[in-house]
Amino acid sequence: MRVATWNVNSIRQRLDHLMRYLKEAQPDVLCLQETKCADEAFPRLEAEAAGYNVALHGQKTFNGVAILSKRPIEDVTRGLPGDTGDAHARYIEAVIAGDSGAMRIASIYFPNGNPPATDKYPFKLAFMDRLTAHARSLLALEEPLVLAGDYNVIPETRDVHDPALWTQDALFLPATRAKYRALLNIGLTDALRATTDASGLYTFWDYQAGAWQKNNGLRIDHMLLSAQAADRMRSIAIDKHMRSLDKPSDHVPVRIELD
DNA sequence: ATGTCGCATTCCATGCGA
Repeated sequence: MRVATWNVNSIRQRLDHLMRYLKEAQPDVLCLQETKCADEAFPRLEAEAAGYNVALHGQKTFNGVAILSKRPIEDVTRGLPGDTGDAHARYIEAVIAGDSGAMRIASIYFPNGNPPATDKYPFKLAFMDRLTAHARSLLALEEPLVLAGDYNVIPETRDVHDPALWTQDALFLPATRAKYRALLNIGLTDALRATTDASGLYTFWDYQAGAWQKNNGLRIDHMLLSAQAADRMRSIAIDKHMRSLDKPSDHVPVRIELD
């Protein structure tokens, strides 16, 4: 089973790239973030014509997450539990049937949190706490679980080109990194770090200031795995070439293979 | 280099979020 995650920065602007990616990477499941459209505006027919079932949790203008799957999608949960006042479309979870049993997969778009001196930053930290609490309950199920998405978290200095430039940023502040570690420490595996200690493996390059040309990137798109999923993971790839296309997303897909 | 996108409205210019 092949599972990928990709922040597309508007699904309508990225439809050609989406179709290309489905064809060339052939993911069984693709988690999307920042679709930036209401569900009725999502290109559902195009995804279905490519052989995918579609589960959506979108909203107009901002945010928006989705799960595309070649296999049937069951038991969809929309919205992250723990705050009835949170109207952001940032979380969708579903159970995907597989040859080796079912797998639970979530597509998550974490708050950016900048600027840190505003209420955006405590909202981000609270979102991370809510995800940790929810992930605890999911781990108790002892199932293969993949929490995939744009975490808006740079975990360590090796995950950013120039760490000194990011010390005051909500993606890299000590409290942000501590929450990410706390999430891992309930019993999740960072899929990329299960396979390599290398620095300079990035998933995002800003549109501004020639970040792509200078390889001034960040690793902020992550796949966190339960033990049952980690046991089945065989490889991981970052599909970096998607950033070099015309009119790219500022993020590239991350893709894992599981038995 | 104040450097780019995408969305929406205030609608061909501006504000917001990233």
